[in-house]
Amino acid sequence: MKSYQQYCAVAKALDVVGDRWALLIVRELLAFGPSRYIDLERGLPGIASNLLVARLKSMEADGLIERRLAAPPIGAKVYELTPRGRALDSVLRALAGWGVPAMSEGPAEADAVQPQWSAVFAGLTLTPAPREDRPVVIGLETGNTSVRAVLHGDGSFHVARGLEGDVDVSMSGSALLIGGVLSGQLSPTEATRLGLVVTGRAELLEQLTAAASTRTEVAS
Amino acid sequence: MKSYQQYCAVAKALDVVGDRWALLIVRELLAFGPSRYIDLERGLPGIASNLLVARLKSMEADGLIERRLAAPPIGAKVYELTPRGRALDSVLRALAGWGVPAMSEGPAEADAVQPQWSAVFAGLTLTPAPREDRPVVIGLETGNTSVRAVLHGDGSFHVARGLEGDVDVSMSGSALLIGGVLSGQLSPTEATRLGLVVTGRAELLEQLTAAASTRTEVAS
DNA sequence: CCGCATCCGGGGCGATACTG
DNA sequence: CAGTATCGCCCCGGATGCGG
Repeated sequence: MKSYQQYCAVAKALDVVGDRWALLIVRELLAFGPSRYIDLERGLPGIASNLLVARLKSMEADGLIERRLAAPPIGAKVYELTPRGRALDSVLRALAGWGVPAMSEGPAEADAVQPQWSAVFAGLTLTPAPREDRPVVIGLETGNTSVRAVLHGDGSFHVARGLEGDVDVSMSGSALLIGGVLSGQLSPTEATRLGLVVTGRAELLEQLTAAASTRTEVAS
Repeated sequence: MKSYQQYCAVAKALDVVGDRWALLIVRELLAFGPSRYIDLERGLPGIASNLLVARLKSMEADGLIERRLAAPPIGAKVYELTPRGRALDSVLRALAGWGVPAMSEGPAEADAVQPQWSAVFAGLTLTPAPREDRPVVIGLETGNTSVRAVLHGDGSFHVARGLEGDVDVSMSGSALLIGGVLSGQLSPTEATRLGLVVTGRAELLEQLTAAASTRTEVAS
């Protein structure tokens, strides 16, 4: 991206991450952690392959990401955020918070829907996790794909593909309902009445989102 | 901007403010409040006039800004943020915070420098203002332009052009030094030793930035 | 001077095809 | 799977023009 050539913190930030797709690549890496090329491509429907490569190269040159080989026996090339790249989570949180009102009417006809995009709210509004001695795992299913969002006690979180392993509670249904619950705008009971299917420790979900809605009120 | 067509809060936000120059226009309007076309143009060196007009139109269509006629006897057309547009301040704060490290080496040869860009730190790190019954006014001078940053007790702030009226304390010198002090990375005394000229109630500046540096430590 | 509108060259972007 | 190559197109940048 051409520099704005302004000695301003906002302009300098946009010089680096103002390019199209750049912040969405960071979104994927923040959610899933180290990712292979194909996984990034799948998480960014609509991106052209040359653009994805170009962004990854410039982001590496800017010190936001690193290419690494995953530990054996995987051995695949993976892209990973540096601490500097991970520091963009505050920017993504702010953008996500601001973008929520634009989602109130549900996905448009042509919109792609992937559950990890709703999972970012888990780190946005649900943290910190309640007093549990192990991380809370929330399963998310929309359409044919499913992920699990893992909330740690310190407020951090990450997302993993599939539903293998222990899942404390899981939600299945439209992205609008799941996103509504995770963003604290819709109570789990209300969402259930509207068609959301909750399995597992439903009371855990109530606790997490109860804290979330008070938070949102305070913030606004 | 072409929509990402992803049902994701971040993508929806970028659909609206992901265009080049868009967030920098918001920066100017957040700093100065309602502004005329020519003032926006001056605060955005490098922007082409057709682009500025195009952005203003699409931002108006998206409900971020409104065109109004300033109160008589001025009567000039001004652009003003709506509440929805003002809500982008959290995004700009996050971007500014992330962009600070990119400014540590001072402005590049070709970089434009305008004091209001350093003033955004006043709202970023200096709030809330200390116990004063009236707003604190800080004068800022870099090169040939000067502004005053007005900090209100509730944490809000705005910037006005010129140095007319009462100024509690003012700083004059390089943008690197002024920005360093306002962002809490440099103490006023240290900056003075490096060439910053402080006039007026210097002790007020000490108080404000002392609070700022503890804040930054907490945040990081 | 202010507030745009119009034109035109260059590059970023999007889609597809292709390859080790 | 992980990219590279190519080719329109449209956005962007810079300039000029023009009514109020």
